[in-house]
Amino acid sequence: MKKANLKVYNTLSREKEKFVPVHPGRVGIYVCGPTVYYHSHLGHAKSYITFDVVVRYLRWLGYKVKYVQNITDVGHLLDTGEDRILTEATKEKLDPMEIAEKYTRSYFEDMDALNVKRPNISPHATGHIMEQIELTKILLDKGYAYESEGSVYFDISKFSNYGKLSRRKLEDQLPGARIEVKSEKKHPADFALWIKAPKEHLMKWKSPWGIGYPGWHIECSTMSMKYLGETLDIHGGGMENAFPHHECEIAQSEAATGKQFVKYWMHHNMVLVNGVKMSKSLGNFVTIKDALKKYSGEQIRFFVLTTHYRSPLDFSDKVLKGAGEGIKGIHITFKRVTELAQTAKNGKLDSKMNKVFETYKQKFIKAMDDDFNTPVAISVLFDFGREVNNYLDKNIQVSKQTLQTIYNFYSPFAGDILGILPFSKQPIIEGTPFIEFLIELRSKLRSLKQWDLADEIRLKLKNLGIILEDKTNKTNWRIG
RNA sequence: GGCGGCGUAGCCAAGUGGUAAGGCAGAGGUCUGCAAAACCUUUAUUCGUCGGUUCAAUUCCGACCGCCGCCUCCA
Repeated sequence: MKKANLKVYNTLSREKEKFVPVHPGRVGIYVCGPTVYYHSHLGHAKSYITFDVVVRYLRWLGYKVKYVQNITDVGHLLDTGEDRILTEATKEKLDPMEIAEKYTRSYFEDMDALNVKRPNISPHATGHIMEQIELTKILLDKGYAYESEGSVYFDISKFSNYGKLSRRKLEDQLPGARIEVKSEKKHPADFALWIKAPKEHLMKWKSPWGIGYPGWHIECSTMSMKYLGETLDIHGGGMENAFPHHECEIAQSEAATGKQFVKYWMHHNMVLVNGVKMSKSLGNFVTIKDALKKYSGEQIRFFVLTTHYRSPLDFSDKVLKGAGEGIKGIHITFKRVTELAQTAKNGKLDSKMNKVFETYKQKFIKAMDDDFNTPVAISVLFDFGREVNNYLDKNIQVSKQTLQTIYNFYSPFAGDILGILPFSKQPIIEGTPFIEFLIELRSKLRSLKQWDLADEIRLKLKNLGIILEDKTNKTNWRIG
């Protein structure tokens, strides 16, 4: 266990707090997962990359982390009154569960492409209907809920702490600001724990209150507490979910257990596209799969991490291109180090380089300790890279030990924690022998000072996406 | 109407009560046959606007302007 100086911004207190988990050395974290009714979009990318780095850093610090992220495969209502999964099922002429399965796979595919590590547990809402019914029963027994026309609602008036996360007062809200209030509720803000299913509803289950399906908020309370205990260390999600979703989770959970539900609430900001909210109706909805057609996984991941998680992220071609140039610089330096290491000889570790290593290591940790400040952590990577290049430019014979030390910076920090070292499957260049033949030929032309022909070869290769770099004794090539 | 986030160079983006990290783009230079890569130099007297507190504010307070989110579901 490393010395922990981590501070986490807690939405509950609106302050950065020292991170102290409930059980020493162990962290239980729950993050709101996707509703699997369509391909994931850039908003999901920001969310899951954010918490992926949180988990990776906690693990690097030495915590044993249990990361739980739900898969919402029970559809919830659209403003049209339709259910998202059902709508898509009808459109694609598939069973709702086929839709859920299809997009669950799509989701994991996308996360893999972005180097997001899988959660330890990905519980499905439909697999925990019994538990959700049980929790609803407990709330009814304790008097926090009431049944009305086949549905069960949480009685907000019984839970005095309602609003403590979002700091909203019920009387300030505009009931029915955007949707008509159901008359079967005692108070407009009462929310459903169990909903009576209309006849045509496809996803429905038996319950003590008749045929129906669970309310939106109850699955998170149920599954998080089932796998992480009654008090979670961290609960993460998007800011747009702080109210009402997270507020309702707190109400349900704390009413049922009498204990604090979550110690640290973490909320990330939104994704914009060219400064505008991303939405299907505006036609600027970008799926991760679409983005991956234009940009590498590394590039997207790097781009997400160059902005702090609590700041909005504005996606545009211009900025993605810039991010691509930035990550390229880091990769080239890293490659330079690993290539040199292959032929380097044993020797002493250069104390100067070791000092550089220590200095930047401390800076990196300091940045991450400050509420996971990845933009600063990345800037440390750039500063370190400059030191490394400078050093490598000035020293011809660098020992294996020194190069190993440099590697020991990149590997845990850029690699294990930020996850931005090269990870995509590199395309297999079938023409490698031909490329190398051309380079050999070009070298001969160069030794004969036949610059025009040599340059023509270089230009043609460049047009094919192969960049040549002439070094003192040899020519290196890479995919540009 | 209420709750919350944001506004820093051409673009992206950190940050702090004591005088503005880093990246991309641009300019100049070193290296190179020329490139590429790398390195060096350079690019905000200024941090939405107007007031206030202070010896000192971009950083604290107040007002205002603008953008975004939430008060149905949405990462």
